[in-house]
Amino acid sequence: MPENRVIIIAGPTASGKSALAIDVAKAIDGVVVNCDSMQVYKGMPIISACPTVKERAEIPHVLFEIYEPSVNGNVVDWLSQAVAEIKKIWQAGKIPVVAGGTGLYIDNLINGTTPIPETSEKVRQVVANLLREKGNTFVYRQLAQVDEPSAEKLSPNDTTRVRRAYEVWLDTGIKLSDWHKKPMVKKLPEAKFFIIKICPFAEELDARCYRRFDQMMETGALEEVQKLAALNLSENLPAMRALGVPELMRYLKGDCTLKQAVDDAKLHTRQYAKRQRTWFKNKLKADIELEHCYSGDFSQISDKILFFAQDK
RNA sequence: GCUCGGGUAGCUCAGUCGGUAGAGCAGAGGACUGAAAAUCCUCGUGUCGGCGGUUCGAUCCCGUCCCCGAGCA
Repeated sequence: MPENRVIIIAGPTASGKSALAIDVAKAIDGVVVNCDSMQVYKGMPIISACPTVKERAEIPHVLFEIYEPSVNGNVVDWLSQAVAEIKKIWQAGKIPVVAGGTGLYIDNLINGTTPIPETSEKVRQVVANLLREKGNTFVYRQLAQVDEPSAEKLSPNDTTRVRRAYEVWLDTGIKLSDWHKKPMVKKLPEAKFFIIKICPFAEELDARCYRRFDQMMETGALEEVQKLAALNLSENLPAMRALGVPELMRYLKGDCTLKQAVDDAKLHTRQYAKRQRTWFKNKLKADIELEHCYSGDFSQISDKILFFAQDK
């Protein structure tokens, strides 16, 4: 078995990635590697739609539930762990099956990252305070003075990116826009990727999103969110912003009815799926594109996958 | 039955001292290089409840009718 193969399974939420990943892994002696920015957190397997314990017992799964929900995960940390896992899987003579809906993570795995050093906690605090006390427009103007090209590309309202760009300037003394001119560094230059993309139509996917959220509720999503709420974590933490968490927390606090919370969560899931569809449609070229959600029909793609896995 | 509110975009509502109207949400599309299930950008003609009247001109004023809500009987 060639030791440089990576299979990637990408697609919007609820499109059947996890099930497909398991079927692929079974067929080629693979290990499922999580590529979802929420399934990395502990304590929320239901609401984040992690593979079940039973599924994980059947086939090896890695990088699921690896962080405490109090932690701020990020692409770079995920990437370094993913790279380490992939190398281990190769060494064991198996093939990694990277499955998940976080486009940015997949993009960084395939195309590499710009080698910007990690910004210091101090600088991040400074910018956070600035944002809080003086507002986003102020920080945007500061950014425009030191890194015009970045500012030009961004909306002053895009606080996430304005903050990042300003942090990088403060910390490294080099403009983010200049960093981006440097070549990307691939963490797995030897890897050969085989990309399977699920791109279902909105109507089909929406129905699955709604049904899946109902199933989450039936299998204990509310209790899970209640436990998360008891941790009293900042609502700005990624885990606390996972789809369904803020909505159900509002209900638990008595701010809305359960139906309202569920309807909101379903709506937000659907909107998220739309953003994913846009990303995958426009940014990810695939070897196989499935037009419908995956529901167990592995035979139609098994030949290509087996060929990729065994090809020298 | 009477009185008072209200009937404006798919929803919640602004507004027009009379010159045919605009926000939020929803919806559609898009962006995305260290929070990405995040964050952001673009897109708004609808018999302004029906019918009459006044007026050069009414969604706005007047009359009437129909609906919804509150109160009084």
